[in-house]
Amino acid sequence: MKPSFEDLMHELVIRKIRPSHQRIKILEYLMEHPCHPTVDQIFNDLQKEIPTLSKSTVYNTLTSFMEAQLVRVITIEENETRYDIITHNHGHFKCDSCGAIYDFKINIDDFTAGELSGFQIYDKNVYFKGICPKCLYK
Amino acid sequence: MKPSFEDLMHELVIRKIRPSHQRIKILEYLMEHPCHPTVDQIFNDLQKEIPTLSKSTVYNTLTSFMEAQLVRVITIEENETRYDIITHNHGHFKCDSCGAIYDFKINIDDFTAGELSGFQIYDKNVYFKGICPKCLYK
DNA sequence: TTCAAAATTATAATCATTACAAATATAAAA
DNA sequence: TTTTATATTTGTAATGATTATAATTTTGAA
Repeated sequence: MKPSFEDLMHELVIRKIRPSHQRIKILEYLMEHPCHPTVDQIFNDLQKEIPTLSKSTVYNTLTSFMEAQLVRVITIEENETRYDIITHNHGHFKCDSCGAIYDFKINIDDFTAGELSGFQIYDKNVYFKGICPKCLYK
Repeated sequence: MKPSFEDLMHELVIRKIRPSHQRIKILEYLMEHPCHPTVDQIFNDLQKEIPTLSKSTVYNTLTSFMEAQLVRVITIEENETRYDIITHNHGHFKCDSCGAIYDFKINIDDFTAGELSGFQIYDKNVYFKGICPKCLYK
């Protein structure tokens, strides 16, 4: 279940991140674009609304959000860092042909490794690579 | 089961990658250091044996090996690309305190997502983050 | 041995990210 | 409301990993 905008605002307040104009817009953008945008996509799109926006602000804000565990970083491919509003129990599939990233449900908590008893695990990630149906059948 | 050096040489030949001195040394290094080395680690260590070694060669070679599916890239953290001799069915745990990366056995093939029927999957990755026991109890 | 193709090397270029300092905005106190 | 201190934003410069390029060297076949 996707968190509401109010939930996220609440998260910002709880975590003592001041809800500045830029931060709100970036958070809103991430919610409305759960397509794993890159920094450039976020920056280019938001610059239309906020002409004075600086790319530094996008980086700063994403770093704050990451520290607050509001977003996670996906680095399936090097030099292609993408950001994702955190929702639990989903994996990522990257199509090597068209580059699209798909979410899929997966019960990550089922993956417990006996070897890791004694380890404190606070983040589990699963990603697959391959070719998506659109590219396969055309 | 770890592939033997002969197996890997055989892989090179099959895949039409000429077994040059540098390539053999890099392959050997990766086998003897299954600790997910970075490019710098590989370069610095091998430079002692091969003083004329160039970092470009390390990059070129790793790219060839990746295309030949002999190694895989792990990018748990951005700006920290690591290389790993491919062995199936293991995940990676990265300790956020000391930075060490641990392998653990996991039956990745069990992770099938119904949503991905119709997708051609050829690479499955699992990585966890957290704190390792060494850092927890000190 | 000779020759053409491939690999290696050194250097320069690229590009995403980070660092920094000045300008601006914010919130609380007076 | 005005003042003041603090946090945020901005633009620019610096960093650093990776890639591109061209010259040199090595390799393997004829």
